[in-house]
Amino acid sequence: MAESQKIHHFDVNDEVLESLVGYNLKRAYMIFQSDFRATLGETGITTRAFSVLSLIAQVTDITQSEISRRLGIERSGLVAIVDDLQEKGYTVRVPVPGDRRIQALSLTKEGKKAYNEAKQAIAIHEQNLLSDFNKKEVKQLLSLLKRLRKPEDSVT
Amino acid sequence: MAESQKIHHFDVNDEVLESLVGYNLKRAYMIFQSDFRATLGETGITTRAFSVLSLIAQVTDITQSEISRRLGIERSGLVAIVDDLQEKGYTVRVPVPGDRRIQALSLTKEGKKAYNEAKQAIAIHEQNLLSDFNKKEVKQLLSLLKRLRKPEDSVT
DNA sequence: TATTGTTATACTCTATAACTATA
DNA sequence: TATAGTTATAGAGTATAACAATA
Repeated sequence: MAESQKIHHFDVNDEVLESLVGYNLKRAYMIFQSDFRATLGETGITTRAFSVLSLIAQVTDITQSEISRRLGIERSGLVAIVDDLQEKGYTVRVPVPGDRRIQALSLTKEGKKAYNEAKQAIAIHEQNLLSDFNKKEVKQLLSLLKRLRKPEDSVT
Repeated sequence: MAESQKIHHFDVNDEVLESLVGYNLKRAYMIFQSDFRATLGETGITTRAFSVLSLIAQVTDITQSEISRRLGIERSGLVAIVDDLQEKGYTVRVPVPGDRRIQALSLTKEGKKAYNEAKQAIAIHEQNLLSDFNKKEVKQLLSLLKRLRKPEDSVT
């Protein structure tokens, strides 16, 4: 039994699954996701929390609804993320004069620090996972992945 | 407020996130995942169930542990999937003479039919999502995604 | 009427540890 | 000791519907 396992190589796998973009996207995504957790797990920053943190860092005074649209996360799901970031002291909700429904999100000093540290850790994590890729290949991969998104974005 | 939303285009988004392979993998994966659900949702076949079904179809008498290794799914998580497939009448667990720990999985007639139908539906779903890609580009994308997996596979 | 933020709920997927029976 | 299947549990992430306040 143990013998037969060692005989099986990567290329012996199910050809149907291996030919599906969806399946290969998932496998690749899982590797990045688990390595991301191993990298930022101790900080308590999840993938979603980082993406929200990053968006607030780039677009000051952004609202939750706007984040929801840009990241493709439901508004309802955002509440817990922002609550958590606020508990950690990384972000604050500031009332906006003129529209009392919304609150502008911005980073605290600690939030900026945490974001920059996370950003650096992620850069290293991506470098590790992409060590076999040259710059051109990474660019190509990013380009192809973005094109997969385009149809959906244009619908919005 | 509504004005400012319409002004924002794809390329105005967070450059930090957009430059990350992990983030772009996730966004692309989510599109495939949700379209997959819309396609196979009524049948009750999830992405994971299909991958298990497919593996059993290719490798007759495969065990749960072997599926676990090949698909990168935990053994514990497999139990519920196989239980569900069995409830639907798609698969059966057959005792293996010589090793009473394991049970070989195989498809029933209904399982084969369900698998083939699902396979066709998925082919259309992939064609739709990849309508802007030519054959060479799909091949390139698959190749890049598989290379992202390779380091992990070789460790095993 | 539409939008913002929110609550509640359920479901999928994942991760971990531990157990049993077998080898 | 190691492996196969299993149970239990917890945590992310997602999806949906509904609500109050505000526009």
